[in-house]
Amino acid sequence: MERLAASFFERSPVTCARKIIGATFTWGGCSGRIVETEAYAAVGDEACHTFFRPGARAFVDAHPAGTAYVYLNYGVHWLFNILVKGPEGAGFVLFRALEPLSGIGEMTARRGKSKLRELCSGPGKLTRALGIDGADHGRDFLCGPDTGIFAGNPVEIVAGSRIGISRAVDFPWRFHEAGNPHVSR
DNA sequence: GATGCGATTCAC
DNA sequence: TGAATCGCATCA
Repeated sequence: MERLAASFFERSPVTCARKIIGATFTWGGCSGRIVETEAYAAVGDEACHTFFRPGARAFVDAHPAGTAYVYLNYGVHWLFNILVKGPEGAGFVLFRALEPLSGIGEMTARRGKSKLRELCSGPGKLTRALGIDGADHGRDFLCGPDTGIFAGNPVEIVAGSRIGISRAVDFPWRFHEAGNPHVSR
């Protein structure tokens, strides 16, 4: 499989979020197909952290495309994004669901669930399954012996409204693979 | 310093 | 349907 380089993330967040569906995410001995994502734009998107958090804007300025943006929400769940940055603008791609491929044993142990469909079918679930937390904030997730994102075959993609947000609700910036049972509810 | 809120999940 | 529970921003 072909490893995605930083240049893949030097496009608009929406383009990246759509095109990364079907790719394989590898991390710490576990891997999964990316089946659901959302795009957040650093400018003009009221749902993006950069809109109301100076710290998020500073993060965008300080890091290159492909850097992990990990944060805790509701004081409970870590959410995993990849920084997108290029001539068309900056933003984030939120990973919302994976189809587990390898490291299933580790994932089931960390999740405390045995059903494949319950391991990574949500943004908080997949970070728990993969063992991603605040320590990984600011990391480079594209390069590494045990880390990377690898291109997959083209798949049929469905676009819809983003989930769980209160602003810019109508942006059709959530993408998922048509018919895949591993997407979030 | 205190308060309010959020890109969620799971149990009651 | 509500509780869990933390970081950040805002205000005093």
